Amino acid sequence: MTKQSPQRPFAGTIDRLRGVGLRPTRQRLALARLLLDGGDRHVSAEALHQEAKDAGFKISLATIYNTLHQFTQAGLLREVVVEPGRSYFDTNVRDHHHFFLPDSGTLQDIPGDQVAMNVMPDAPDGTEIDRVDVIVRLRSTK
Amino acid sequence: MTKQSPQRPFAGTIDRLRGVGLRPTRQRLALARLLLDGGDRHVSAEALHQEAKDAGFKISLATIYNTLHQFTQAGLLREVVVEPGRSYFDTNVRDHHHFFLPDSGTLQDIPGDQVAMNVMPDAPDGTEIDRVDVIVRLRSTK
DNA sequence: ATAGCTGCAAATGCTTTGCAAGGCC
DNA sequence: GGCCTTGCAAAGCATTTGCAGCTAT
Repeated sequence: MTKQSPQRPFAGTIDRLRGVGLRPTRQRLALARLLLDGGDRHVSAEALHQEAKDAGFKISLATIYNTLHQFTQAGLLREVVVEPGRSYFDTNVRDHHHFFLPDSGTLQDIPGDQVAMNVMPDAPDGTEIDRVDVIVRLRSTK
Repeated sequence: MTKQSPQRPFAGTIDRLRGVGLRPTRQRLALARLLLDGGDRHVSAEALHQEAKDAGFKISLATIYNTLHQFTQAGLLREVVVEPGRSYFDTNVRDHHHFFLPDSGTLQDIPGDQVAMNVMPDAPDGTEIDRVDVIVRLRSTK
């Protein structure tokens, strides 16, 4: 539990949103608390929508999408694409990579030090490397 | 140009399809020739459909999708997902990775020896590594 | 002959958009 | 007050599916 000022509930979260230029509206606050307070998570828009409803927040799916993209642009989240038509948002924005388990459609962080590249490619002329995504696709051994 | 027997046009392609357990139908042959005869390519279903039409083949988009997936399952192609709702099929099934240029929505092979992982993660219990996808996202330096 | 394929059109699933109403500074 | 944000429903897009008719073996 993070300590809160009794005068300004969720002051930390509010300041964090302001800090990235987003107005701390009711919906953004709710999602920020669901996403950014806990540990590392991988959520789909649909799952987050469900979770918000379960938590008693009223919020439309369109707003979920808007907010997820705003958070991503602001650097609070990272988008991970694994399958066509299935995209996840990762609350862990540190440098790390992913396991993907097709059976459950689930994503899992790979501890940062467990993948390392010893040769990096040269970016083509006129471009530079924005980021490197590594997805290790697993298969169950049955 | 690959040499063909005058008695069995496209014999090589036909045998290749048979070899992976696919009946060499008119449509599969057409797509196989478009995809597998040339060099390395990254095609979307839509683009391939257009290309087939331009080449004078009649083939429905549904069949393009079916065929691309069948070829992928058979190991003749590899699917690469870069963005939600945008997936490419790569005719290069050798071990290699990709540059992605968001501006043009374009994919480009990274020469195999230009990316190497020196630490591989341990697969979680009950699973093994199927394959590793590395996507180097570029940004233009303007 | 028959199992497998294809084409069409409709259906699906996820995501985006347009716009009127509401909320934050 | 004014601008940003939200919600809803409709639209959009890529992809999949169901099924009747066709085709390779």
